[in-house]
Amino acid sequence: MAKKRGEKYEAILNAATKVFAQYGYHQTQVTKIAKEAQVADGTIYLYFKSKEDILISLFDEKMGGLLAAAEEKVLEQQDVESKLRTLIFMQFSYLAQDPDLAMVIKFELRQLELRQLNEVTRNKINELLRRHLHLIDHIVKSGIDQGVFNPELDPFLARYMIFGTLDETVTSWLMKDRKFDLLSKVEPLLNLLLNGLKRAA
Amino acid sequence: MAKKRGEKYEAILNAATKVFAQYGYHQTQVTKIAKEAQVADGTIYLYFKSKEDILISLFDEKMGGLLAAAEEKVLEQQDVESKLRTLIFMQFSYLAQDPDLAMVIKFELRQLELRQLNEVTRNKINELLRRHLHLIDHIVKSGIDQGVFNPELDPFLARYMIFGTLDETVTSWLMKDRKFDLLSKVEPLLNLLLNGLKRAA
DNA sequence: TGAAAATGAATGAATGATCATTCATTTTTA
DNA sequence: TAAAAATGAATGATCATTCATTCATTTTCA
Repeated sequence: MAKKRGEKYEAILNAATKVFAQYGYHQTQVTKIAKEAQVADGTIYLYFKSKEDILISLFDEKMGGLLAAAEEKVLEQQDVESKLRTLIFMQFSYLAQDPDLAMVIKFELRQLELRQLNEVTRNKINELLRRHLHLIDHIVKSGIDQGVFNPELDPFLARYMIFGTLDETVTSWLMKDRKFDLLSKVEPLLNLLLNGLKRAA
Repeated sequence: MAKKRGEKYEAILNAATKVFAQYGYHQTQVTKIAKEAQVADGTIYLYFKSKEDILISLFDEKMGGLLAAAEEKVLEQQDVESKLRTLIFMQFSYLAQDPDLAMVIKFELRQLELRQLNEVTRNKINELLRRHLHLIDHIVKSGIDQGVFNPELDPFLARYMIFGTLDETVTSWLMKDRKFDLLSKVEPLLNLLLNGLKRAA
């Protein structure tokens, strides 16, 4: 739980995103974050309770923003194709703009989910993940309700396919030093996924 | 690079798999592994160079075995459906038998890929991942060559979908304390993926 | 109104906890 | 009995966090 807000709070959070992305959480020393944020080591503790608190605050704020925006946009689409396109597009464009965040989400969020240390952390992380999955599930349900998706589709498998495919695409983009244009994959991926989700030929 | 083999080597490696799965690599102390293996802390260093060496050896040996078997079986199938079914089946059954290994692969392998420290490690991890991806790519190519898959399919997107979907299914199984039967998902997932990969309706 | 006191933010070296690894010693083996 | 294997407390490195101190700003007082 962050202690205090302000200009340095933002500086520290942004610095942490960059340094966590570069070195990973476990190889990141607080002094690295402090240096990147141009504050003293001890200053970090005026704003955050601990190193882990920085990571949690980062997820809370930056993912919270992404999820809120995506929820709004997806829900206001009518047909399921637009919903799915919007989800993919927003996820990709947001992450393409902030590859450091993409990196941290990919490599640290799931770890934190599994290795949660206390109830507050647990609830925060679970809430973020739950919202993401609910959004996907909403799309799957819409697809079935609208008669577009295969009515015999197992919603869980659909979720795994959507989530997993997008996740792996972003991961590959990150691992290949972002050499391909993520946004150019929105439409082809949308088609590929829709193909699988629709009634069988 | 492991120093020495023997009974205690296996005991340590198996103990490490269990403890890494339970606590994660970073929250695992060497003393925990030693206790699980029923050896002294210092004995670990008679067999392995370092804590990280344990993890690398684990991947090398246990994933190496899985990949070798999968490569053999997939390659001996003729039609692309059987190839893909075999890949899914083997991956799921192997991991269902060794959930600890599944856990470590899911949560530590990709970290190691990104945070590789030296050339030997880099080559080992990259080799394992490369083989896995090559197997998937082989299936995709077969599908296209056999006229079953959409000829306009981007092989990379196909790879992301196959890899990502399977990976996410296993992850969800792990996170849900393995409450569902992974093997029962082989056929429905196969159909879902094939649906997406085939020519559009 | 200027000086002194109080306050809060920031600092960074010191501290203490942690833990991978070593190595002197003990035990086992052939 | 000598060599090899195993032991586990000690060691030293690492690093998150603390806290005595400094500094800048605001408030108070004469």
